[in-house]
Amino acid sequence: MSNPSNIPNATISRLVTYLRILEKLEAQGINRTSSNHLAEWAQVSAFQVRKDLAYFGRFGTRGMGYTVNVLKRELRRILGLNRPWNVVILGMGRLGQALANYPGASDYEFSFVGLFDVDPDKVGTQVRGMTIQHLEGLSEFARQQPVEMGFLAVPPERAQDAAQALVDAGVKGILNFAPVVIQPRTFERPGREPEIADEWRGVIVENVDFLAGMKRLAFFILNPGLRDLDTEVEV
Amino acid sequence: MSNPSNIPNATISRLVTYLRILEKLEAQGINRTSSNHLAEWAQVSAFQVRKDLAYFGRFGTRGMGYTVNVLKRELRRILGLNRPWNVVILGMGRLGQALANYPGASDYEFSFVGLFDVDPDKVGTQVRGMTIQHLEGLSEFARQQPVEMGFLAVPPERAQDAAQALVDAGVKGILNFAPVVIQPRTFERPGREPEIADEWRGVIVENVDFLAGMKRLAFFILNPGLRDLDTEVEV
DNA sequence: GGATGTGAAACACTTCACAGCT
DNA sequence: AGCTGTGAAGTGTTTCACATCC
Repeated sequence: MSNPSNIPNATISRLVTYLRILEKLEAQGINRTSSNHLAEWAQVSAFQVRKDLAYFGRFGTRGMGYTVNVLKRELRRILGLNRPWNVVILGMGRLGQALANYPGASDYEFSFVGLFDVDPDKVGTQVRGMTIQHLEGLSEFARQQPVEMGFLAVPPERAQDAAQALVDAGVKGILNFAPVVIQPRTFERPGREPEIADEWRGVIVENVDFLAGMKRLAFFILNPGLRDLDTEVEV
Repeated sequence: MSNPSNIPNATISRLVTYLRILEKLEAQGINRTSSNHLAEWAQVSAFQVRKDLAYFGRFGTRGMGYTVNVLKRELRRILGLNRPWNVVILGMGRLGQALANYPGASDYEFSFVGLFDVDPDKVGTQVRGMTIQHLEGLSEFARQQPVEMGFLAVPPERAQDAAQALVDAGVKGILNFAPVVIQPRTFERPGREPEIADEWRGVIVENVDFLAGMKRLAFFILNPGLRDLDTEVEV
């Protein structure tokens, strides 16, 4: 099963969690672990841990468990964290600045290579040693170096256009912080189904929406029993 | 089916999205809509929209669709957004400050009633007209007024203790921004299964983890076809 | 006619039980 | 004996088709 074909979405979220745990264990000098151990820290079942890993290969030793070091390396490889990723941030308000400065964000070969905004008061100023550029310069910027990911930290009413700018610049992954559903551009040929525009093919959008998170919390507080104590949800 | 009993988790996330769309439609002066219409904006199927709503009642008129105004009001009620929610923020670094100032965060009857940190340089300073208090004061603070939700914007190594402080103060919903799995306190009676401590019963934790979001993006960019173009995921 | 509401089918994900190594 | 890896069973979610009502 080393060649993934039909992997639950939630498995990927959990792999990220397992990796975080392995890094913590390694930092503590612990070098062996088990599905039970990981399950406890990740708050999932041990079955789940083993199944999740089984989608990608065999990383343990029966009767023994897993070597922290080995499993960590494998998970980094699987998640693609062993190669560099160039990231730009669109929208340098308070949130954009917090993201640019977030400790740990530049680990894992992620690097923020460009910061963009449209506000003339912000363009030209420095954040974390980088100069904020005008959004208009994005496409030229992207021609000079590959940009694989973009963060959308712009106001909601600008999010759709900013997303289009990212995709036009060749960005394949968007982390959207705006409380808006990003729409891929479509076009209709007469008599046919609407088609997704070429530049959007293969583009992934992940939403990070804490307003939505608050609202879900409100619901679950009012309706206890509809959810297990604590769940991993991608907001 | 007006009394919820077994509602998919993802349905709640989508209701939040539908509500956002309805508010936008209302702001545009549009007063009627349909499951098709909502589905398009939310990037889900029309079946899904109708099924999601059906868990809670009947809000439309056959042949006619939905009245924006009515459906909006119903969704607000269902999600519990028609009543006040007192929220505290723990950790007033860049992220905490961005959250406290986020436009739209104080809509919907959510109000930030207290800001807490442990850093002596921060305690006593003002953010958005409020004085940052020391975390030690939280339990006393919570005795003086109800606190239903707490945001965890502290460094990862402090997140577990800060979560415990929130729960000890009676908070029932935690929005966790730290890249850590929060563990409910458990205790073991000899010979029995570990039990969850009383103060954690009914507590909901939602995670908002943009680092995890980045890592998932990396995976999905490297493995296209494992996910449909753009998905709603709780980070 | 047209769009909702909903049981039933299809699909996806998780849990389980146990075979298989060490 | 102990813990992983995995087919199979069980559960949950989405899709579908269509009866229903305005």
